[in-house]
Amino acid sequence: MAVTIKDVAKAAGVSVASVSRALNGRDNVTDETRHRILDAASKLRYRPNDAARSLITRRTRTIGAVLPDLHGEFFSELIRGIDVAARAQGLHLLVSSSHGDADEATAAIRSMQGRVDGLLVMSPHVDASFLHESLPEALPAVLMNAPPEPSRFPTLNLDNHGGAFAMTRHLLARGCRRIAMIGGPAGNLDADERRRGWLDALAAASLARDALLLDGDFSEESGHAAGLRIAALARRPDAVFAANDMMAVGCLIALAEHGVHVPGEIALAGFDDVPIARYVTPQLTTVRVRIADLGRAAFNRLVAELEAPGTLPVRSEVLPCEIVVRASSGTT
Amino acid sequence: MAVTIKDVAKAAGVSVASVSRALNGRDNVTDETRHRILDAASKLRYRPNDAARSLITRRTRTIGAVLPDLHGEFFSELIRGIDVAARAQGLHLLVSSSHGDADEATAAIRSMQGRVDGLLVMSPHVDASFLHESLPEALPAVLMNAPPEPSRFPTLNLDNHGGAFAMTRHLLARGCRRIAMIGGPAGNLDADERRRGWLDALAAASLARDALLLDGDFSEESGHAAGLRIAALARRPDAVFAANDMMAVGCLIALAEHGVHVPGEIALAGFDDVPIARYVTPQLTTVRVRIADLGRAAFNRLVAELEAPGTLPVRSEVLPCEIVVRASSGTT
DNA sequence: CTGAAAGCGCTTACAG
DNA sequence: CTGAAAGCGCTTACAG
Repeated sequence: MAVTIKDVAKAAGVSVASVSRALNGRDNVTDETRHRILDAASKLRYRPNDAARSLITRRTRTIGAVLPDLHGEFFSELIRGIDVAARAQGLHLLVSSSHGDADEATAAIRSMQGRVDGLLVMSPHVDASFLHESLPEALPAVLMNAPPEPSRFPTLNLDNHGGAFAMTRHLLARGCRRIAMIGGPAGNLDADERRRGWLDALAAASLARDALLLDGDFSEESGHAAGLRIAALARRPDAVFAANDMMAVGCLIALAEHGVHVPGEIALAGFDDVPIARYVTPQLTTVRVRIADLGRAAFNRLVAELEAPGTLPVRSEVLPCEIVVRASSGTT
Repeated sequence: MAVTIKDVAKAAGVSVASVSRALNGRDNVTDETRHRILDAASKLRYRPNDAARSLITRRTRTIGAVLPDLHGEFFSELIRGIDVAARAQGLHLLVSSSHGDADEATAAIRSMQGRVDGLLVMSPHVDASFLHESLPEALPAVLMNAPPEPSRFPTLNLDNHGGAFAMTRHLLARGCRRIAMIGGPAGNLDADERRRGWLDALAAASLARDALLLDGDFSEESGHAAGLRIAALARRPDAVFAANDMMAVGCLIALAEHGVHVPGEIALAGFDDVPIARYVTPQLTTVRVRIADLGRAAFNRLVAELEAPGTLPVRSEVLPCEIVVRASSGTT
């Protein structure tokens, strides 16, 4: 049915070996032969069969991305970053979500095995040890937002600690002294690091003793709940640093509902710089993370591994964050 | 190196044919043999080679999604919808963006050929005729947001016209008489249909004569520019209907900058119901489109085609929209 | 430089 | 029910 390498060979009056060589740009073909072959191929609209090629080359020219979710600004931006980099290399992108579940992540990894040359895995869980069991020894992989410690894989992380530290310093510089944090979900590395950054900055200012930490899970609702608790406090903090933007937004809404003025009575900051941060009133001070860069950097690290297997040091890289000061921590 | 079907056959003391049969759940294998084979396979951690399997079955168990972009709430939600449906069917998802460019879309389609069993293509351009040239005859495909007219492919569209019509009626019911529209990019089908819905509703109320249409391109900036023009108008409209939410948001900001009160002086509505719509002040009235449903419906249509090639009628379906009334068109 | 042949790892008629 | 064999469409030593 479909046109194969044999048809091209016949049409060009050469062997399939020559067709293969010509099409793959080998130099051991005469220009004249190559020309005749290319001609025949294009005339027949020949497309090499990828499965056959993969079977023999053991390459799929595809990389897989296993992410906790595919939804929301964060992942959307991450996928975009990976896609752009992949296109530039002529590689295909297979995506799958694990819904933050270790079993689903394992299943996704298993099902991608054999279909990809390498894997990009995001797993922001403290206990990511299952990754080392799930990931086949032979499959190159790069981890994102994963514990850098005991890894056979290169790991890329955002500088959560540095970003949170810098943001807390900003709030201190603005004059805040009682800086509460709304934390992220238990067992989430990003959340842990952000909390640590906040606490370290407070400690450096000798303000860590009565630091107020409120529970949260990265959802807007949990931020709203935390905001309600804060509004009800006899002695309120003078600043609230939420471990992500959506919680900051929820908190902002709760405070507004209770007539607590931001930033007049309480300064507010988030983390991520999602688009919504610029649209709430007042606009939200936050930590910007260049998510697409994270995707691109992880992809490039993986490609490097693919091109020179086992030659690069397995190390952990950290991508910087920057604080973005807006009205919610302004001096109004 | 890797363990193949031969190794399993050897370990189980049977032929590779039997292994293949047992693993593929054929019934012409004794329970005892099957058991022995499954045992050996799991003991050896056997994983069938997908390339070899594809080569002979001519199935990849993968579907491709070619979208204008992978970025932003809309596409993120769409990919999520497709991914969830694909997982349920045990199919893999290959993604690629075309950046709204016909050549890139063609390239993406070409490069996916042979790697996927079917294609989901979104191409909201009036001139989508290139699709019919790019898409191989033999490759099942479902189009989204594409002209339903002269298509050999099933097509799924949002009810842009119905949504815009309903929204305009809502604004009329609220008492607005001079309802301007900020239009979308030229040649974009969704934008065209929304404009048509607006105009038809005005015509039905005999208000189409001096209908004011302002240029826009779906970007927030273009909405802002339109807002500035509106603010400067001697005789302002009493309502503005933006062809998407981001333009409505841009317009809202421009009006606020010029002290024009929404909804007091001008009611405002958008289209899409992106998350930001709920966070601006006042919250934005808009048309909700269930994007994940669009992805899921398109996927299911494709799967139906894959399972029973050529038996389903090639028709165009339209997914309903609903209007969501919020403060920006409230009676304040 | 070119071709004949082997082989990648599967599946599936075809015999038995 | 089971196995030997052919074949899917490529690539790559190996000869010449």
